[in-house]
Amino acid sequence: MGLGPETPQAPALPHHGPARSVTVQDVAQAAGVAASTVSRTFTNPQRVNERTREHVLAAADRLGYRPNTASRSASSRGTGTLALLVPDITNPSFFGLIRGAERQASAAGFTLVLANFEESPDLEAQHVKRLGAAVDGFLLASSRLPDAQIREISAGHHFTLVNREVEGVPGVVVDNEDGTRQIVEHLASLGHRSITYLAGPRSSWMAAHRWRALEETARRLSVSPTRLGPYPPSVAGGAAAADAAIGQQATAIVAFNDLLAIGVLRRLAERGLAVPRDISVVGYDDIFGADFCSPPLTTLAAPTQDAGHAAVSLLLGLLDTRAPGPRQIVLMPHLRIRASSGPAPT
Amino acid sequence: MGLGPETPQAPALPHHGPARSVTVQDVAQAAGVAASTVSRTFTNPQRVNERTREHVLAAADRLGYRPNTASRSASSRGTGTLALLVPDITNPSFFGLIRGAERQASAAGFTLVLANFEESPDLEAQHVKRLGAAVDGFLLASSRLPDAQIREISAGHHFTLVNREVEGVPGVVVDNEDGTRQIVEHLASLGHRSITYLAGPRSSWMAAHRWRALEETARRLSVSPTRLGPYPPSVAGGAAAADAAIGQQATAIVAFNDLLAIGVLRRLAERGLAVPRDISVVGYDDIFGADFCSPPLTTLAAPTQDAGHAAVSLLLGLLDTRAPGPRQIVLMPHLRIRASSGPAPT
DNA sequence: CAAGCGGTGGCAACCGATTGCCAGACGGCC
DNA sequence: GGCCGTCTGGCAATCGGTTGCCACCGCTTG
Repeated sequence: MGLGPETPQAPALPHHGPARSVTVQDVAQAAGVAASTVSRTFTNPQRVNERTREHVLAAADRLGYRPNTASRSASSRGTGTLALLVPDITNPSFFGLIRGAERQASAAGFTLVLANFEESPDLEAQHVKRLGAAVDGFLLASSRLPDAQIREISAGHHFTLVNREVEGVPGVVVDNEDGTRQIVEHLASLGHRSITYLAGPRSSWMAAHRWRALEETARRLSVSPTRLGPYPPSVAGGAAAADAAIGQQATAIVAFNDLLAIGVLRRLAERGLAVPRDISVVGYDDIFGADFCSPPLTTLAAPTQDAGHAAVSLLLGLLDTRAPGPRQIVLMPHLRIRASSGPAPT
Repeated sequence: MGLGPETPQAPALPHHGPARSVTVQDVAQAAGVAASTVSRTFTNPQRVNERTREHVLAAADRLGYRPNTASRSASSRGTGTLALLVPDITNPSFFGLIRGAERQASAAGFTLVLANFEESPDLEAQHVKRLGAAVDGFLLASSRLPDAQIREISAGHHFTLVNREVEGVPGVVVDNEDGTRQIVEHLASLGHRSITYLAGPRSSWMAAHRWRALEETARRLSVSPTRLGPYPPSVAGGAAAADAAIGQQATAIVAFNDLLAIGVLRRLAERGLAVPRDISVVGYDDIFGADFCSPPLTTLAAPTQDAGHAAVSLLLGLLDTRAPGPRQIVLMPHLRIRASSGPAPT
């Protein structure tokens, strides 16, 4: 990363040093007041005299005091914060989910924070561990964790899954089987006799599901399915995927998601193939950009905003009482037909 | 929001509700042992007899006990967490920043969380307040807060600004003056004698800066600048903006950002205007999608990933010592010329 | 039979804050 | 001067768990 010389080095700082951290007590002593006064200075400033407050703040600053959240939420109840973990925050397919979750969280008086685990199960687990103390509950979207580990986490934290089903854990999913059926029927009715599927990450539960559903529906409609991949679910991953599909003389491509599909479109254009005349392309998610790439992409749209909404509701329900309401919610997708899919070449 | 009937209602829950959760005490009582035994059952299983342990686990299970992570880590110091606040998480122009910040945070052993304030100063302030307790420091990107409030916050928290300059507060900015100069020179050299600027949000510091720089450079090069707006910095906002620009018989449009520019491109196409033959369009940020919209967008690209990297480094420096290293970092942008800008119509 | 010993589980003191309640100070008013 | 109300800050309880220390138990050993 070509950084200019003016960029400071990351200080190699062990933030769990043995040095005992500064507590309200320390500040109180330094300022010559009681611990409760220090506490109030931060949480309820108008409750303490301005002169005292300034004095306390000065002492706190001098000592480098910072309140310890964990203990804070020990005495008050909860932090009023929920965390939404996503594999890739820059993947527009999560935007709807994020927005829906945010709205609902905010409506209930909670703050939603997001964390990114870059498709890495390890990072995902680490985030849960790190944030566990700071938030009241988790939303895990497209988790890359194995079932066993999810159950394990479920013992220690409140959380809800999105795009993933695990027995006994509340979650919201989109009906991929049905959506895939819509895609395959669409292509079949356009005369395509074979479909090339470009697979997503191996650890993705959804990726596996989509392929299984596609294979099944295709066979039922006498269309022959082929699977290529896995490919990284990104625009960049599309180039190699497109080349592989061309090598197979594919007439219809179904990409694991829209990012990959857009990457494929670009590569096909580079290689001089016309879409949809020579080849049809369909994606999943209906992301930002799917309607203004060229040609606009046929893709499976899911009510992701509703999913976010529902997932937060579920989570809040968990937090509130132990009444086990409806635990698994299934939402229905629908195919948005645009210009990237057309009749099979003759 | 058309939610299916299977979606649970948001529990109207005051998250300080009376719903006391199950504690070790409860479990202990149910199992007929002491609280400490319950605690040990979970944290140090081999320390308790197997029969007792099973007994306790059964009781815990029956009551639905889940250990409270917050109090558990009451003794841990610092949260090892940084928060990055952005006005709109779905705006791809922040992706580079997010990625850069994440990398650097992770390299230093910190977890980065993101929060969205939807262009709202109130929400931004509220987030700072709510999260203030849960994180070790803040990165404020494109803050919508007035200078005074930023200074105020700076007294209570460690933080770094991005895309914003406030005296005495560390920050990372892109040189908008220089970037704008590049845009204007580009258009001027293509023969454009007037430039229509589509303004961004009024509360945006950057929006104001960009306009000022554009106005200044334009006059210097004898190009006449016009300003329209403000418009919401989104694709949807582009339609009205485009219509207004057409009304002005503009030949060159500079949009506050790429989202707006893409919206403008779409509207121009709808209205039958050819880009760049009839009209040129330039944006800012070089976001995801700017290279595959049609036509591909000429836009000002900034080293946003470096910005994220630098901002986190700055923040970590703040956390570590009070040694005031370099506090303000300026990064240089460069114009990425694509197909949306061309010679002025004759 | 007494001393020794490992294995269990309880008591109570924390962890680092928050908060209800109360007492002293201060000023205004009759 | 006495009474009263408002501010302000301290005491101590509390949040939910963890953990050091000790008592007790049943058994082996000398």
